Amino acid sequence: MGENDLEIEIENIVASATLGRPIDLSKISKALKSVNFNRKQFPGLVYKLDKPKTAALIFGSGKLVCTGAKSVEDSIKAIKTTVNKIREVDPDIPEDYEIKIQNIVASANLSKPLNLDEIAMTLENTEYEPEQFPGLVYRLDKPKVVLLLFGSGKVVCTGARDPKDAKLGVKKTKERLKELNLI
Amino acid sequence: RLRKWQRKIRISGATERNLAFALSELDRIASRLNLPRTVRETASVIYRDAVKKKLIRGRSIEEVVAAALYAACRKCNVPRTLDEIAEVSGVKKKGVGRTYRFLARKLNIRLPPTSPIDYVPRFASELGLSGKVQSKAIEIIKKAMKKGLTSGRGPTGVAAAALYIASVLLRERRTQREIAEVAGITEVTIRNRYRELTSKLNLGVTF
DNA sequence: AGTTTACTTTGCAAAGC
DNA sequence: GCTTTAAAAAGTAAACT
Repeated sequence: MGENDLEIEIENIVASATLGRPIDLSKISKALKSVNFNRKQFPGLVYKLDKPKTAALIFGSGKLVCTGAKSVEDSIKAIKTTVNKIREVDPDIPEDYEIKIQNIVASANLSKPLNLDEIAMTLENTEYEPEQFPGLVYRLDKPKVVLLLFGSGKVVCTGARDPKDAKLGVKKTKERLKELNLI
Repeated sequence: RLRKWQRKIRISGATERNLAFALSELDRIASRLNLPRTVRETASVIYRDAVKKKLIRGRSIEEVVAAALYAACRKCNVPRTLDEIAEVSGVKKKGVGRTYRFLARKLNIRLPPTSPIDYVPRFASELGLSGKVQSKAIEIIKKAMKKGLTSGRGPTGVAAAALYIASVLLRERRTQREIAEVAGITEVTIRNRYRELTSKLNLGVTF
C-alpha cells in the first residue's frame, strides 16, 4: 500500500550566493563580532549566526557560502541576514543576487535492520568497508545522490540539490532493497 | 630520431627503476608483516596491473604498494589491518584506505569485507589459545553474523570479543588487555562487543 | 568499568596553494 | 589534493572520572 511513511529529515543545507561585488574582508572582520578570519589558513571569513544557527563563509570576491541550515527557507534567511550585515559595513551591495542550494544532507529510517554484508554482495554501486566506517555507501544515478546505509536501518542521503531528490533517493533505495529481498 | 629514442630509454629506465623500488618496498613490508609468498606474489601482480593501467598518477609508489598489499592480504584471506599496513609502510592509514578503494574500483577487484573469522587463528596463536577455543570463537561469530550483530562493526573487535568469551567459557581465560593488544583495539571496544554478544546470543553465560 | 569528546564516511561551494 | 563550514548515521579511540 502507499507507504508514505518515509519521513525524511533535512539535517544540513549548503548554499552559495554571488553578490557581484568585491568585499573588503578586513573591514568586515573588524566590524562584526562572531567572526574568524585567518587569510593564511583559509581565504574565507567565517561568520557564525545564531538566528538560523548557521555559519557563513564570506570571500573577497563577493561570493559566500552558508552551511548548517535545516530547511531551504532558513538557508535563504541566513544568507539574507548575512548580506544585510555586510551592507551595514559595506553599502553598495546589490539588492538582487543569486542564491543557489548546493547540497542537502538528510536522514531517514527504514525501520528494519539491514544486513550490510548481503547488501554489499547484491546491490550495485556499493562500497562497504566496516574496518573504516560502519556505513555502506550506495551511489544512485537517477537522483544523483549518495546514501549511507547502516545496520540499524537508519539512512543518510547527501548530494541532492532539491529536497525532493533527497526524498526520492531514499524512496528508490528502499524500493531497490525490497526488489532484491534485502529489506 | 635519436632524441626520441633517448627519451624512450630514459622513460623506460625510470619506469624500471620505479618498479624495482616498488617491488623491494613490497618485499620489505611483506617481510615485516610475515606475509607468505603467495600474498607477495598476489600483491606484485596487483601493483603491475596498476602500473599498466597508469593508476599511479597522482599517488606515491609507497601508497600504491601498501594498498596492493592490503588488497592481497584480503584476497588471500590472510588479513592484516589497515593500521598494521600503515605502521610498517609509513603510509597514513587514510591514504592506504583511499588508495585501496581506488585500486579496487579501477582494477575491478571486489573483495567482501574481511570476516572476523579470518582473524581468529592469528589472534589465538599469538595468545596461545587452543583449537577448542578457536572453534568456540568461530561458532560464536557465526551466530553473531546470523543475528546481524556484525554489520558495521570492525571485524577485529568482533573476533577479539568472541575469543574473549570463548577463552572464558573453556577456562583458558585471557584478560581483555591481552586480547586487545594482539587485536590492535582498545579494551573498551572488546567490552562493548562482548556485552552485545552475551546479551543477544544464548551463550549460556552471564559475565 | 563507564563517560566524554573527537575522529572516520558521504556530498558541496568558496579562493588559492 | 589541502585548507574551512555544517550535520546525520554508528563504531572506535583516547583521555578522564
